[in-house]
Amino acid sequence: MAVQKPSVPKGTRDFSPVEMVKRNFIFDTIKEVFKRFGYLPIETPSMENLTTLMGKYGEEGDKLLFKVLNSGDYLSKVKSDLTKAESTKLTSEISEKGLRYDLTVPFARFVVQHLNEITFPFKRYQIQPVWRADRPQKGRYREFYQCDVDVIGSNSLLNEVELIQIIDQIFQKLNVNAEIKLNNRKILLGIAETINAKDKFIEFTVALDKWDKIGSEGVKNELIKSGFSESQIEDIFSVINVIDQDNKHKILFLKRMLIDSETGLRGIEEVETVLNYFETLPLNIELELDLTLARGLNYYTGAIFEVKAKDVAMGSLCGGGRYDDLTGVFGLKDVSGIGISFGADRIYDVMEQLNIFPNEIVASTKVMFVNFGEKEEKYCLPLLQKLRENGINSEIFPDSAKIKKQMTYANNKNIPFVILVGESEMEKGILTLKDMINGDQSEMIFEELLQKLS
RNA sequence: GUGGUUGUAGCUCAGUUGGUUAGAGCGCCGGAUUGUGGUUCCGGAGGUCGGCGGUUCGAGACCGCUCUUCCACCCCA
Repeated sequence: MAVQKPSVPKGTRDFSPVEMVKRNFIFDTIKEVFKRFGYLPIETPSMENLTTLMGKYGEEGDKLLFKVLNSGDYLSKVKSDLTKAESTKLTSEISEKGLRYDLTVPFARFVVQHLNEITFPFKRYQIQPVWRADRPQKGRYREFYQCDVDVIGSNSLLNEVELIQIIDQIFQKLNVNAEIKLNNRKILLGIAETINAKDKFIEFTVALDKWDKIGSEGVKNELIKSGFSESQIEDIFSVINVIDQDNKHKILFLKRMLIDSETGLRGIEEVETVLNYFETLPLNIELELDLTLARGLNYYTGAIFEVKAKDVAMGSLCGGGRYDDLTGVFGLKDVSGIGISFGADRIYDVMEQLNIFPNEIVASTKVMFVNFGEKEEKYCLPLLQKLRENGINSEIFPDSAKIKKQMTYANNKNIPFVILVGESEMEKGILTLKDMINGDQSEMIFEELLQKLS
């Protein structure tokens, strides 16, 4: 067989040790905050039954699902005429499993399936990869990690408040300058009602969502294409006119505009309640009511969120919202949930671009023993063990290679301290400690070393 | 999925209208310095020019297909 060039599939990546350390820094930070707010972890399989996945993400979403071919002689059970090109029909006959597309739908399935073991409200977090057969671009991968927090079985707006606090804390800890955009699907529904376009709600939200990308003319053209009338468009644009106002003015305006829409008014009230909590709660991150925020996922019914980096052009770093009936399709009615999802890979890309990963995280070893030979090894090993017992990450170079090579190794690995114990040190019962940052070298006994490093 | 774009050493990139043995910087390895890295000096290794096929006396360069990258649309973390 010809030698093949090693490669990974489109949109997937390997992660080097340095990259992993940085990625883990993000995961650990996120996890820490999730736990701080009382969320517990779960995991679900990479694969779900296609029946669980299909139809939850809209028509486009179905196309982006990675489907797993049935095992064995999968063609033998096919009833379709194979001479006809009917991919969609054939797919359902040769594939019954698919890779998960997000963590929210598997979570909904989990909740219904384990109903008897769960106490509500159920607060869970989940950090796992998801797969989408999308065309890759920067910040867009076919395999990427989502970090979800959801609470299901509670209607309280306190959950909305809590998720905003979680977003605030995570981005503060990561030192990423970001802003939260908040909206409410009920408000959007109210607007659609008021302008008599309830039947074109999806078209309306899709067009509106593009506002910051294609501008007013672009949105107008989209709306015309979708069949909106002049007067409807005019009404929609009166909403957009308050785009630069502060949150309070937007709410005032909406209250007047949506006076006849019960749903719309409820949406406004929800938003107002949430924002009011933050009158007295300090928030680091900017929280803006963005009336053009819509989000494509149609299972959202209340609050919707999106987080964007302020210093870097990148898709959203975090998104989510309230869904009133996601468990409905699995047979559990009237259970409301709300959740958000952090895109770890995008957060990584942003932090890498801004070069804001703390330097310390790359150094995992604190001190390295230079290896001088067999006799010295035997002398050092017990000392090494004591360091480790005291929680100090330490290693000894495995070969008695040239000192130069060993020092280079320590230097490249960002190890801040090196210990040299050769014949003369052994005789005197001391160690030579070298500080790799400033090059200083000093002799000391083991107890002093322990004190210095702990 | 539609349209476009990219690929040359481990990394970042040169490479003339198709013409001898494909270059640089950084990194890597070795030496100057046999107990000292990060600075300096000297030397060295490393390439199926993304892959397959074609045109040509001759292809890194031209053509076809394919894979990959990035971009726009779509959608989204």
